[in-house]
Amino acid sequence: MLNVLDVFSEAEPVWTVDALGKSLALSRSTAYRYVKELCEAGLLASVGDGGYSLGPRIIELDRQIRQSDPLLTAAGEVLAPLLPRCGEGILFICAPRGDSVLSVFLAENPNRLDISYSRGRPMPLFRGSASVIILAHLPEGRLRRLYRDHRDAVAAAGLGGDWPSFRTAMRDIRAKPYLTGRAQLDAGVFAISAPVFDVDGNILASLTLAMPEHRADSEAIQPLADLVVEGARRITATIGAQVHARSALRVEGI
Amino acid sequence: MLNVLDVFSEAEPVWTVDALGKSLALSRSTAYRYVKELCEAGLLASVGDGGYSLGPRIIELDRQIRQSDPLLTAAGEVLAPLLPRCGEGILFICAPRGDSVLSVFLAENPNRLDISYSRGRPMPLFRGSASVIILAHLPEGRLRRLYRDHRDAVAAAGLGGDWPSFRTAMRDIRAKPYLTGRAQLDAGVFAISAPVFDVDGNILASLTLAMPEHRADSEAIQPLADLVVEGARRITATIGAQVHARSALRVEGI
DNA sequence: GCATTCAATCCCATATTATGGGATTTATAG
DNA sequence: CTATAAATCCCATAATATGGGATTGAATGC
Repeated sequence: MLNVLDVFSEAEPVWTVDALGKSLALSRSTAYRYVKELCEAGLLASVGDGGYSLGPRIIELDRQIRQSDPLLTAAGEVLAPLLPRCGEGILFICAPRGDSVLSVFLAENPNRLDISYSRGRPMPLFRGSASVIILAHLPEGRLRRLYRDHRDAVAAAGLGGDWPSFRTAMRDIRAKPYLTGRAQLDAGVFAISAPVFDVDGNILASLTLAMPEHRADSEAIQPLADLVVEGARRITATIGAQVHARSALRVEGI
Repeated sequence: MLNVLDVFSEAEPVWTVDALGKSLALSRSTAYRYVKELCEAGLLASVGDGGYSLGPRIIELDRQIRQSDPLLTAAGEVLAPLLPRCGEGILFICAPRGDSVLSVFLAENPNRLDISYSRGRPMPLFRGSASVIILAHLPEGRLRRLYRDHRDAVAAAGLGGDWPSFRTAMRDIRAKPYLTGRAQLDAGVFAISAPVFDVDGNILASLTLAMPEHRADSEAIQPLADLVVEGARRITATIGAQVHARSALRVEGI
């Protein structure tokens, strides 16, 4: 039933029940039942004339995430003091989402340069330092499945022509504290990314600083790379502290 | 299975599978199955140490709503030109969501006064002009069910001590083009609200202008009320035009 | 006022899946 | 090596979903 949400896109934000039933190979009564149930949950809403769109519950849940998600609250806390050292650069957090990566947090910076990042925007998994640093730290099994399913995209991104070389490329990236590269969504933008982990040591997200390419001369990069690595490390630590706080509450039966 | 999303709140953003299974009266294997499925859909995500939180798909869907939802795109178009006439007031849109109302859009206004409205914030259905104007325009059957389920809240809000007087109060509100009142979430704030309808004439949302109470003398209100009513009317018309555009495409088989 | 159309709900015979209690697996910590 | 926690798997049994069509309600056009 959750596939219903997948038919909605920026290009097609409004669907009739018949159209989405046809798209998902469902009978009319099943499609009506699913839409009714998703409307009751607030995930869809009627817009009149038999049309439905994504519903207000999504906006409400997104606000809950902004207000209280552990990763985002840690990021807000950690990144605000780092902004003054970033000039017109942008600090943002990306998280894995299925076979792609999503920007989930942007540090507020009134001086920021005007590029395409916005919260919620999906990005390819195999391009861009924000994505590839996450890819590199995925568990071996997940990496293998991604290679199997996307071997052409891996090759096109120059990450390896077969599994052994892809795997080696990923290992080499993991060996370094950060990854640099040109931003994929905008011309003339340079990015530095570092990984953020959960308390179990699994990759949770990446922290990236994006800045104009002309400012990225080799002398300027190192202090900024150190800032990104330190920021990612402190976000990881803040999340870890939250988890330990929750465990302590759990042990006490609260 | 969608009830799983309901256990998450700002107060408790992270849940273990056992805790949410207990909260929802589910067995451990059923709870694990639901969480696994919601993680695969991206609606939940693991945060390590057996904890789960709301997932990145919500952020992605919310961005789709911001970018392309008919109500929000119409609101953005219509409200931007009206802002200069609002001084430090805030223009925002609320939509019904179950038995409450949600702020779904705020017009960007750098001069705005600092009050509590933020996108995604739920509000009571029976208090505040933004909510009550929506309530008044709900279909009779829905109004009757809300009265049955919330008769105490209706009485406490001064909207009527029994069904006939509640119904009359709602009819009287419908007869006027707008509703005014003190904002419920902040002290010293005054609000003017008008209804937004879909193409079938059903209530879709409300448009509200919130401003400092001391600026709301009787001479200043009328032009601002006219602005709000006109803004709501034009949002309704813009949505209607979108629907007609979609119908035309549909007739052509596109 | 009637006929037509569209959106939405209801019905139910039949097919399919969900449930949960427990077993098992995997990883981590002591 | 043992214990624990998180997570997956198994399957007998119970419960629900499906879809094709009937029906309802509202709106539109003549």
